[in-house]
Amino acid sequence: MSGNRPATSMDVARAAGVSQATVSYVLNDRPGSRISEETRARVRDAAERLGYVPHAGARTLRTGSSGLVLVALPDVPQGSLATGLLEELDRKLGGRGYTMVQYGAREVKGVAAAKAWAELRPVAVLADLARLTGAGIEVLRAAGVKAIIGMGSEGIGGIPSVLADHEGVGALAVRHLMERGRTEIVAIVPREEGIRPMGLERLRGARSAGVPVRAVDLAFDEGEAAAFVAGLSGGEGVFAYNDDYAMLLLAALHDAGLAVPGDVAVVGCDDLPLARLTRPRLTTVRPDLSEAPASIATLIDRLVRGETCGDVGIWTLQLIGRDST
Amino acid sequence: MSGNRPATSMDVARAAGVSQATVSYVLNDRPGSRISEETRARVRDAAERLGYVPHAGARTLRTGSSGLVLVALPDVPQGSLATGLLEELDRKLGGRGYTMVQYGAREVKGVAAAKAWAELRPVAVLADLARLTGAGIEVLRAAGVKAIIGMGSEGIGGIPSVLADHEGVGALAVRHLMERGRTEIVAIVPREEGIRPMGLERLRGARSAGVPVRAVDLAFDEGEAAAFVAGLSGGEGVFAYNDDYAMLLLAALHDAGLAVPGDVAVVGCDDLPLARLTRPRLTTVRPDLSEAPASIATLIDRLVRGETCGDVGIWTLQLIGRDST
DNA sequence: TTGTAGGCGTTATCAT
DNA sequence: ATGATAACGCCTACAA
Repeated sequence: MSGNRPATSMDVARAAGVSQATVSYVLNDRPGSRISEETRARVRDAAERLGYVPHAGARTLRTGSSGLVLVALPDVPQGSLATGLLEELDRKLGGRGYTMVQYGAREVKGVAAAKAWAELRPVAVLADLARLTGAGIEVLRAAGVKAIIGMGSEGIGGIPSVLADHEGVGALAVRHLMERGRTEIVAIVPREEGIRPMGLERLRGARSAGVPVRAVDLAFDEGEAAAFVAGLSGGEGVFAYNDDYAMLLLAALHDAGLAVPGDVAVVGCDDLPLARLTRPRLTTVRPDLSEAPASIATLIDRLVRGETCGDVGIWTLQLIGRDST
Repeated sequence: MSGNRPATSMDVARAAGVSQATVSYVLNDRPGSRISEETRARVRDAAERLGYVPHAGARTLRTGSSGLVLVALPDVPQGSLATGLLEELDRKLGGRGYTMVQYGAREVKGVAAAKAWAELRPVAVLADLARLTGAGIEVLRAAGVKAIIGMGSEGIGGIPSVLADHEGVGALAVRHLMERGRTEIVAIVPREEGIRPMGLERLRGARSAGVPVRAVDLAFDEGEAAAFVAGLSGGEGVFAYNDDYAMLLLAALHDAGLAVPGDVAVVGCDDLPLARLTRPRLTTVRPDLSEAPASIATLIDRLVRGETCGDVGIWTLQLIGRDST
């Protein structure tokens, strides 16, 4: 019962006593309902009994198209936000007949990664912009990938992108600090490789608000945070890049005996569930990703159909004022 | 330059002025190096120029085996721990010639999910045990999947599993609380659907330590936490299921004016970076997953080769004593 | 040293 | 209403 090779549609045909073509007709129920209900039942029954499952590779070969959507996102953050987005995107794509699959980060970027993806002949590739190069895109194009989409914050020429407005985060946070009467603004820029670019964009946004902003590089480390806090004179408003860094600062401020928001105001970003547990409660910029899955699914669908599309935003931002400012 | 269909090995052959078989020989460099270095160069050059990438589906069809390893994990937790594990597993599998791919949670479980996975004719499936049913396993078997592996905490008959020792977590936490002189022990059981089963196992482990343990159902909600804390008489030792719940309790205890560990001791699990930032610092059970990727890769490899294997543990546990106990 | 040919599982066209 | 048959892209035993 186990060592056999997988059942083919030919096996099903034999078991049902019909031709193999009939099996194909029944199982994909082709429009022309020229097959008797009784035959259909026999075929379906045989398929069930044999545990027949169509061979995606063979179908791809024959039809010229795998319904595969390849998602190659960075391994770095993967917060619950991104996880939820992907889950919903998967659902949406499934509803439209696609199969979404996530490809790991082994082949880091560029042409090597593109070749690995291209082997699967996906109909769409959704990749972190940092992993796409011009040459890589060319490889995907040549492999017949209809929809090549970048994800990140700065679009790249030639392909539509799903963009996160990191500058908006910085701008919103700083504007809020100003409204709360802070004039001395500090923006944290994380030193971690994977997220530093976003930190720089949030910084740029912070500086667009019209007041001088002091940028501070910081690793996610209690020692560094303590040193940073020790240099504070009091009265500053700090945009901490995200909730994680904000929590790091909150702890350091607590240890140093500085009051929040009395001495220092802190704003994070992400509205993490854990960040609501800080005392004082953390003010944060909440990215609303609820529209993203539908937008992305539609974008993919359009591109696969050969239409041309522009970039699409991934979130809308909202400042959640709590006690830390 | 763009509307064409993907280049085939036949195209490469024509461009290089050789037969299609020669292309195949060169690109896979077959042992018998019976092809002149000059021809090889011509072939490789042509392949490069045309942007040729082999068609995984066609190769699978011909060779009878895709090197695909399908990972179908729950969408629920996906902490940085699991993310890191998968990344490393991907690397390990890549080194052995497999292609690892993560399949979303759309088809929730059972036969439907198994059929969706089986279409891709993976050589191995690594799935959350909650998503595998006997019938589903049968479908995968019938589709020729060589390695069917469950991930979870309680093995299921017939397939090897990668097991997490949740009982060990509970036992270790409670033993620590006892050592710290706590006699009244409370174990939190999360009410969230996806993680509740693990909560129950950790509870069972907690009860194996030989002292009475009061179980408390709790949603991840500040209101519920406050109500729970209000009912505490002081002196309890609480095993909070994980660091998230521990942080929830820490906040509630703080709000209620109870001292930690003076009035109540708290132990979490996971050793989250964010949980190190609480004041007092959180005592936690740290799961060490560093050996897991290698173990799993080896397990897959063995099964694919037809050897039979038993279960494998996913982690070793260590209690990290900090200030909350 | 290189070319020829067959077949993997599907779908779809064309006869019957 | 159903059954042959060809083709998709690739690998490989065998022939030249």
